Amino acid sequence: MNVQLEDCHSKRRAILNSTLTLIKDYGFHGTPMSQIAKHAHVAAGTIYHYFDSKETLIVELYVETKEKLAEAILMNYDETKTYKERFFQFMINQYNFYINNPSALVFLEQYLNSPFAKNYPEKDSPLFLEKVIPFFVFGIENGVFKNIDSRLLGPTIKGTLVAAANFRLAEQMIYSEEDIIEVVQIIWDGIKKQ
Amino acid sequence: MNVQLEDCHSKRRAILNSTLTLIKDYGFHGTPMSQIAKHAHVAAGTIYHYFDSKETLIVELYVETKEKLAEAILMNYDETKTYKERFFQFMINQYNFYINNPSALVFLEQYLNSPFAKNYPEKDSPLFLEKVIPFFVFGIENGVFKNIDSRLLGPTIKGTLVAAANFRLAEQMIYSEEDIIEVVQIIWDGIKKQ
Amino acid sequence: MNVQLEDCHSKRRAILNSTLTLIKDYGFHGTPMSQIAKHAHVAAGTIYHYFDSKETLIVELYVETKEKLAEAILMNYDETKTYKERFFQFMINQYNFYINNPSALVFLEQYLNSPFAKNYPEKDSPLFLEKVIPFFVFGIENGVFKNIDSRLLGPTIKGTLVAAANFRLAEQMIYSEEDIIEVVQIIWDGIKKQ
Amino acid sequence: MNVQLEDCHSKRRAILNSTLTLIKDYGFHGTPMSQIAKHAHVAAGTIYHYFDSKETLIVELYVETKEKLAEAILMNYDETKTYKERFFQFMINQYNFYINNPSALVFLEQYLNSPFAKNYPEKDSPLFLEKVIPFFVFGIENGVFKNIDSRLLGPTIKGTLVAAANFRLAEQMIYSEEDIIEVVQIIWDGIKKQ
DNA sequence: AATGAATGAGTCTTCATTCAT
DNA sequence: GATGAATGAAGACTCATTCAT
Repeated sequence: MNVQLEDCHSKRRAILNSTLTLIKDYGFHGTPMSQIAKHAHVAAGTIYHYFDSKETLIVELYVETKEKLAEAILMNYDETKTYKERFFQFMINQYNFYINNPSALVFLEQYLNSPFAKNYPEKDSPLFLEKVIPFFVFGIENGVFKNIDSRLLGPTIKGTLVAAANFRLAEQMIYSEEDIIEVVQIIWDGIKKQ
Repeated sequence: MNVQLEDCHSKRRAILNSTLTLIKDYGFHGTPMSQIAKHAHVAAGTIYHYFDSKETLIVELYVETKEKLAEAILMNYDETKTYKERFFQFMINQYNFYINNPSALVFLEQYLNSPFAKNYPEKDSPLFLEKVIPFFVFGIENGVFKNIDSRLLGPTIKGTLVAAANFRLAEQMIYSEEDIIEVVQIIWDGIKKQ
Repeated sequence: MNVQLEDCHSKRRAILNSTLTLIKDYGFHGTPMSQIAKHAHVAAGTIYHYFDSKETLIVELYVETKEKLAEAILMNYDETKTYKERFFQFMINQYNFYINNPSALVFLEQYLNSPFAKNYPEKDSPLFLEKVIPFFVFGIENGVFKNIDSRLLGPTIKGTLVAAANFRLAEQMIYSEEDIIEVVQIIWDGIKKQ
Repeated sequence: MNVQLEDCHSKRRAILNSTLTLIKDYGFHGTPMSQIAKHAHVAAGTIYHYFDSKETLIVELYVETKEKLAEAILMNYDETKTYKERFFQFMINQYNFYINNPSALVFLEQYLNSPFAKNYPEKDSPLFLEKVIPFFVFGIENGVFKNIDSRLLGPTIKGTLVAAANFRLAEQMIYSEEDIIEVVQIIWDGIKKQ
């Protein structure tokens, strides 16, 4: 059954969720395993049934969170739309994901700026690598964007979106769809050819 | 004597420099005080003559590093130049600072994405707050930029520059002045009015 | 099983006993947690499962030791005896407790003359406060003793008994029941009415 | 000159006074040398011109404080008075010393119940050993007191007086001469022959 | 004599991890 | 699978003491 399937690793999920929540507020090293256990309502030892170590837990949390981000970005993907339209859809989806998952936003940023990212460069979301990145590479290779390296393009785009999401979250206000579009327009104006 | 003056807090400086260097590679909690002491060639206890705690050390390191960034950004400031020219100068200076101080770049990003930044929001570089931020605010208020909130503009600009600097550093190549200008152009195109 | 029950917190007891023994010889700050752990045959970290801190450990040790003193004092309590007879019983019991638990004697005195006693005035043995103190208060209020404040009476009585116990322990001799009674007689003669 | 003489070791006195004051509030191990230095307005290193170590400082402070106690006890000594009268004078003097020097009272009690007293049993006030103790020994040997060991008599007397002094200090009230005499009467009644 | 920066051994405490139940 | 008591290595920090000035 589906329920069965979802439930069969419910403790694993609880652990991951608790880790995400706690790291948002206290950071990696401010979040001891004992606290994760308590927050997830499991015994400390139980965490080690699902994860080899705290390091593993965090890296796996990163991969899964990034995967969810990729899924969100790819929502309502419509090949029939123009590249620009699909670009805007990607951006809006990403923005909305951050707004709806602030813990994920904080965690992802923290992770990417920590030694973890350098120590496990190969650990990343398959969906992101296989679907999201290539979309932008396509844009560059086909002359949609200025002729800049794709590895530069990505952070540029992300930097602005993340900044916007953080800002909106800090203000604790709900913004309209147009606000989001305005931000994406800034990005688009910066990178589009000509 | 000049030497005397420079030396007068040489241990404090050595501690700050060692902290910056080690945090770049190992992160906040991967850098024990004992290691900082060893790297700075001082006794562990000596650190506590200059800083109340590890937390204080890191926060003060942030403020001083940011201050240096502000100084670098403001270099060769020329009121007679156009706003756009000064904007480009700011950007190029900031970019060069990152390229010449990769540890600072990594540290600043790590700090801003850590719980520290949230716990000590008032701890920041006076020079940055009084000179750099107002320059951009001026641009917004005088219709140079799109009408976006200054707190959104800053991260947008920084995000792209940081991404570019990180990318160039990772490649371990030396780029020409034109490469830098190209990046700044992307930013400018995105945020300028019209 | 009884053994099971006694064992159920055997480590906690071992820690308390070791603390008492070591403090007797080396004082509070001459007794590091590591030494307590070693003496109790537990890991250093284990102490922190049972006590929040060294301070807590010492305060709880005080309360429990005082409780045992109170239990000892109240042994063979017989309401049908005269007040004077019960007073002598109390005194003899207390004296014997000190003789049989020299560590407790030294520890209690050290504690009461340390900043601990001032910092945690509310931490004390319930049994002592509810049964022992009221017995002496009764004596005062019913004209058995001179009309002195009960808070003055207690220390007076205790001072003499403690001095006697310390003296006997230092001599390392075994004294007869009459010796004890002689000391109690001194106290009684001093405080009884008339 | 006298002033010269008093002044010539003014720093030594300042250190001793500061130590006494701080230990009263924070205990031996709650009083670091650095704090003593600060309170005495001297450099940390200066303490080591006058005392070999912290341990030495405390032991010397004990001897000097006890010496002052002995001087106070012996004030207005009048050989022509009866033994009982001189006994009462001794007691009242001691009591007054405690009331006027609460720091000394706390310090002396703390010291005597610490490992110091056991580690340096030979370190004590000469005046106390040569004048005060013999006075009480005389009383025992000449049948004034009950036939108890002098080493038991001393603590008995002291215990009551100290308790009374502590009690009065805690109440922060000023008591009349008669109150003091009442306490001494309790002691006297307890130990006098018959 | 006096200073106070510097030292580093030693302390309390935390926390990732293990393992018997 | 699940538990949580127990572990002990490692960390932040303190503080008595020294010594160049």
